[in-house]
Amino acid sequence: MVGRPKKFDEQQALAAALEVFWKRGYEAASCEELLEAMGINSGSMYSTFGDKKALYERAFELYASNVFLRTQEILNGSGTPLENVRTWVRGWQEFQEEHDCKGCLVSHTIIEFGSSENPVGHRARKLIADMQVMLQEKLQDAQDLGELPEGHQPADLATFFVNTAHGMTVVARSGTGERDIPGIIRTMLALLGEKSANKIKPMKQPTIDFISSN
Amino acid sequence: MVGRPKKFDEQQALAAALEVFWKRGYEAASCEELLEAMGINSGSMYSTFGDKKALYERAFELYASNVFLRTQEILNGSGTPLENVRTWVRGWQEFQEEHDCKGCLVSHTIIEFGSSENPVGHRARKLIADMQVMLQEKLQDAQDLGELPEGHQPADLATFFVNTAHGMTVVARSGTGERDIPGIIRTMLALLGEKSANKIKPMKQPTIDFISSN
DNA sequence: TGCATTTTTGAAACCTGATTCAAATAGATG
DNA sequence: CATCTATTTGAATCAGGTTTCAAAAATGCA
Repeated sequence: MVGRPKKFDEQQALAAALEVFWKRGYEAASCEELLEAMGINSGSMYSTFGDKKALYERAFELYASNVFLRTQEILNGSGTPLENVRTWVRGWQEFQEEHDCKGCLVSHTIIEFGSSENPVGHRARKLIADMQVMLQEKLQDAQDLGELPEGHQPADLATFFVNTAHGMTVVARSGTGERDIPGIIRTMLALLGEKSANKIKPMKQPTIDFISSN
Repeated sequence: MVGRPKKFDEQQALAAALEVFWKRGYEAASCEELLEAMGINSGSMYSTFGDKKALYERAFELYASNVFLRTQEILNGSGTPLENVRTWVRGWQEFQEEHDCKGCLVSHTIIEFGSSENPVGHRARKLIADMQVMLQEKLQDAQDLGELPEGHQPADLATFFVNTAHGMTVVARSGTGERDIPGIIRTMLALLGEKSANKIKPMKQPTIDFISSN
C-alpha cells in the first residue's frame, strides 16, 4: 500500500458515529455533528463509508451484532435457563446506566424506519425477531424444567419481554429512566417468579464493554 | 366578517395533519404530504397555523387532550377501581386496531423530541407524568379496597403500565402489533390478577371516536 | 357595479444539510 | 530528491424541503 496513510481508525470513528446516531437518531444527527464526533472531515467520511445512510447501516450493524452476541452469551450462560433469563433482564438496567439512558438503538430505528422499506428498518425487525426466538426457547427450557411459574406461555412471555425492553427505550429517552427502570425490572423479575424481586437490588454483572472498539 | 370565505374546515385539516404526523413522525412528514392530506396549499396552511412546527403542536395537542380525556373517562368509569384499570388496559388493543397499528403519538414524540428543550417534547413528558399519576391513584384505590393482588406497589405498577404502553408503540410500528399485542395485553391483565387472562378474548368496548372531528 | 377585505394558489426564494471535488499533504519507493 | 499513490481539507455545490409572496379569486357591502 502506497500513498498518504489514513490518520484515523475506522472502527473508532464508527463507534463515535454510533454514539451520535444512538443519542439523536438518524435524521436528527447532522453530518456536521457526526464528523465532529468522528474527528474527520466530510471527504474522509464519504470516501470511507459512502454516505450518511451507509454510515448508519455500519453503525447499526456494530450495535446490533454486539447486542445480539451479548444476549446470546447471557442466555447461554452457566446458570439454569430461568436464572439466565433473569440475568438478562437485570442486564438491561446496567445497560441503560452504562449508556447514559439513551435507550436501545434498535427500538429507535424501528420507530424511525420500521414501517418503511428501508433496509435498516428491515434489519432491525429481523434482529428483534431473532432475539425473541432465542428468548422464547430459553423460556421453554425453563418451563420444561418446571422452573417457570404457572400461568404464562413462553411465547407470550418472550413477546412481553421484548415489548418491555422497547418501552424502556421510550422511558429512558423521556428522562425518567434512572427513576423508573429499576422498578420496571423488579416487576419483570416478579413475573418470572422472583418472590423478593421488589426488595433486592440487582447486583452488578461483569460484562463485556461491547461498543467502544472492536 | 367580510372577504373571501375559508373553504376548508380547520379542525378537519388538523385531524388530517395529525394522521400524517402520527404515521410518519415530525421530521419524516413533509409539507407536501401534509398539505396533500389536508387538502389545502401552503399559503392557507401557513396563514392558518403558522408553520410546520406550530402545526405539529396543534395536532399533538388534539391527540394529547383526547387521549387524556379518554383515559380519565375510563379510569373513572362505573366499575371498581381495578375493573376500570383493566378496561383501560384492554382499551389499548382496540386503540391500536382502530388506528392501524401506528402506536402512540406521545411515545413517538418522546423518541423524536424527548431529550431536547422542544416544547412538544416537554408537553409529551408532562402528559405521560399526569396519566401515570392518575393511574397510580386508581391502583392505590384498588389496593385500599383489597382488589390488587399481593406483591406489587401501585407506583411500580403504574410505571410498568406506562412502560408497556410505550413498548407497544414500537411493537406496533415494527409490524407485529396485530400478532403480538393481544398476548401483551393478556400478560398485563394476568399481572392484575385476572386469572383467566390468557384464555378470554377481550370484548369490544364502546368508546368515543376521538380523533376525526370535535 | 365597484370597493374593501380575506382567502387561495403555486411558483419562486430561501435554508439547511448532504455531498462533491480540486488542491494540498503525507508517506512509500526507486 | 523526484515521483507516485492514497488521504485530507474545506469551500463550493447540490438537493430537498420549508416558507414567502404577488397575483387571482370569492364574498359582503355601499
